[in-house]
Amino acid sequence: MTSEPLLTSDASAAEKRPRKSDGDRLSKLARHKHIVAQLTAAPTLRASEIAAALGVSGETIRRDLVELQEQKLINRTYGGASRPFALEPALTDRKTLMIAEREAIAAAIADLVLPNEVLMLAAGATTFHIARRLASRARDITVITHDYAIAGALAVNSSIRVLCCPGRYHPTEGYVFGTQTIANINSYEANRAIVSATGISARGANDADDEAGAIYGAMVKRAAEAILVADHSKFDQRALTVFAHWTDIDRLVTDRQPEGALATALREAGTEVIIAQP
Amino acid sequence: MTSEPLLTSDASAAEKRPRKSDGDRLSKLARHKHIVAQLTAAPTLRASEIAAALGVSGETIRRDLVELQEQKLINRTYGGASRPFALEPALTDRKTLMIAEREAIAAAIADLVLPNEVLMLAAGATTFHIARRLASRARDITVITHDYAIAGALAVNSSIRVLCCPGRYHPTEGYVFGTQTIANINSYEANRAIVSATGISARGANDADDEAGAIYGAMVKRAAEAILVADHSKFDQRALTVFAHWTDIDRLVTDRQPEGALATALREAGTEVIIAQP
DNA sequence: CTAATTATGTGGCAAGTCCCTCAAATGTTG
DNA sequence: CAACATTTGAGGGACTTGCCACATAATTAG
Repeated sequence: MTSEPLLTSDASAAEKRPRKSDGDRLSKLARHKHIVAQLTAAPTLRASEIAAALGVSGETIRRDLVELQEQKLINRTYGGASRPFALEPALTDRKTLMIAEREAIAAAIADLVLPNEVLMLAAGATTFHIARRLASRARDITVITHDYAIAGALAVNSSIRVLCCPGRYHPTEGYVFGTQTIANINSYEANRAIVSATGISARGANDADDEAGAIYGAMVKRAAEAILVADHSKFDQRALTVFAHWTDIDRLVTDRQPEGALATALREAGTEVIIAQP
Repeated sequence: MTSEPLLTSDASAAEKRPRKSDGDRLSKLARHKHIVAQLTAAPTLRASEIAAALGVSGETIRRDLVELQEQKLINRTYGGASRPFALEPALTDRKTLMIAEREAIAAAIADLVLPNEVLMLAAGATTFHIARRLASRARDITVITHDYAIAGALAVNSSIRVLCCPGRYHPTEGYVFGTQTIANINSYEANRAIVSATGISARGANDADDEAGAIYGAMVKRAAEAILVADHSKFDQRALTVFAHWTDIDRLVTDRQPEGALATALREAGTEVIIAQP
């Protein structure tokens, strides 16, 4: 058992004489990384707070902020820093690419959902748009998700019950994953699962992250109806792990008619293709 | 097929029009809209610049910012405003009150934590500060939490493993709660639980939310050592549910010496009191 | 119409921030 | 070891911000 309070001693005792054995002090690079990282969790920071947290002087932090601003890694404010556009929580590509297509897909999905349904909604760029759309349209539904951005987006509608999965938190993606997540998903029954993918091919839907793929696969198997959303940029893309074959997918919602082997595979598996017009 | 849009909560219908021939200056509402609109284009604004641009005094803009912040339409910074952060509910309140006290408490907690420990960290204003502090100080620890702001703050440190609890997502507070959350907490063993409270009194620690209290109580019972954090504004406050008695709490970390019945109860229960100096 | 309420500006004061310079500590190189 | 560059902290002065009390203008209510 540990019982060494060491109570105050934070920034008062060993401050005057920094010695080389003071392992607590961070290097400049470490401070910079820390500041940038903190900005993914908080919208703004104050220089004085950073200085207190890192145990360095405000002047040092201010100099750090100048450098970070020159590198466009932060946005300076009077008294601190704020997040630059680029570092919005993992929404970088989501906001810039295929917005119209994804919005159209999201609208089509929202039309499918009926009151009192139970949905599983996986992490992803398009599914985040779906969550926003559902938040403004849907009523009295239950959504099971492992993505916290989606949970937050849905929660603005108080008639939506949002159930979050347990698991290990993925720092850059903002969702949980792992065996606990899978087990939790398997404990539910849902009307529909809505999942995205890194790519879709004749073999089925694939993802670049095996942990994410495992979650998508579990959702697909667990729901009465499995819906895959993918804009046309995903056509014939192949990534690490194939998490579902077309026979497991009931509907594909996309923005353009598939062709070639992909179209053949969809037809043979009996997957309904819904084209959402932007 | 259900087409029930009807729920567009965009709230731009009612345009209040004060019967006045406003030819010279903008109304308060117009200023507010201007500020919010500007924030969609720029990440941050400075109050002094807004004041100059709109031809009003800085004090007026500052009052505007206070109102807009209360409506969660902006995020205040020192000297101005930044874009609102929908994913992090109620973060603004946490940053404004008792900062020095909470930072001191957070620093004291960070000194207690050793590498390779397993912590349970509950939702709360002070515990959020603790998470930020741990993210910059701690190494190789595992943290179990039900609060997503805390998860995000911790995740910036890649040596911290963050495990999130399942449960129902609380829209305004940003944490999960419910029977799933409790069951998940009970499935772990932890070295320490760090919980906050709405208030502390001679009877013990209480919370205004019974669901949150149930989680705090479960964490306290589950960990080898239970630590309660509470600044002095919590002294002798009483709220809905008492979730832990002092005999269950091993340490109280606060910023001021308790007095009267509270001090007596702490002494009789053998709870160690750690005073963190701001 | 007058009175009450609200909105806005002004001035003062404490605190915070910025930027500059200088000095000490640290790291690097020959 | 010595010389040099880099990093950091401290101090001071100028400026900015936040907050308060109070006065004034504008709007609403009676």
